[in-house]
Amino acid sequence: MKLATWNINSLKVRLPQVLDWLRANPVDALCLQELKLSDEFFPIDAFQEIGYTAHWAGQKTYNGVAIVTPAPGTDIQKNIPGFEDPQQRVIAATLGDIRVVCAYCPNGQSLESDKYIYKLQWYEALNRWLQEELKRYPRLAILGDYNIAPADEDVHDPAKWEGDVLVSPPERQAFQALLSLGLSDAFRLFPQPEKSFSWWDYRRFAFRRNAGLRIDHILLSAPLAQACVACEIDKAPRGNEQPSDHTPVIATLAV
DNA sequence: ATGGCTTGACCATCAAGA
Repeated sequence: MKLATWNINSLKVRLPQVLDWLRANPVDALCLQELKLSDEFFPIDAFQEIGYTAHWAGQKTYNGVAIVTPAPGTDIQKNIPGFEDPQQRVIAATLGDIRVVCAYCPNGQSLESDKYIYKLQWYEALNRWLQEELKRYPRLAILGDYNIAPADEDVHDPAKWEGDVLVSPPERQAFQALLSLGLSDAFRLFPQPEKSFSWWDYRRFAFRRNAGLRIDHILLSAPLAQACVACEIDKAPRGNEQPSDHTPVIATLAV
């Protein structure tokens, strides 16, 4: 089984690239973030033409998430239960006996911003919900854009980023609190090349300089972590014409 | 020290991303 996540920064612009990628990389679930379109514009027909279906929670202009999968899931959940939020950042579906959660975690903007408060509150709500969800679904994967680089090795220039949003200690604690629920960072289950990143700024030739961050992650509950045989970042789409600033992360499970 | 792209909204700049 293969699970993948990709922040595509506008599904309208990136649809051809997503379809190409799926043809080259068949997966059991592709979690997409930053659709940037309302529900009625989700291109379900295009996915069906290549043998997939999807569940989505769209929003005009901002946010929006989807799970693209060969067969429909069950128990579709949009948003974090009990956390009122007009921003569409979460969708979950059960595929077989595996609970798949797709998340677009808030960016936070800066440590002084109200959006930073929102980010930390959002993470608290996510944590509370996942605690319950793990009781119901021991086999759980949560994939997405976390907007947190968990450690200095996930940052191209830790000194330059120190104390900034995406790497600040409270954010890293929020990430660690998810791991404390019994989840594992699939990427770190295996030896990995140094300076592995999943996002590079569009500006200043950041991709060419490999000036990136690893902020897109796949977290696995214990039974799935034990079954995980590989986790890779696919840098290829970042070299496309009109690329997303993020690139896919893929986990392979022996289930 | 600042902003450096890209997208969407809407047609001229601006918010937001990270």
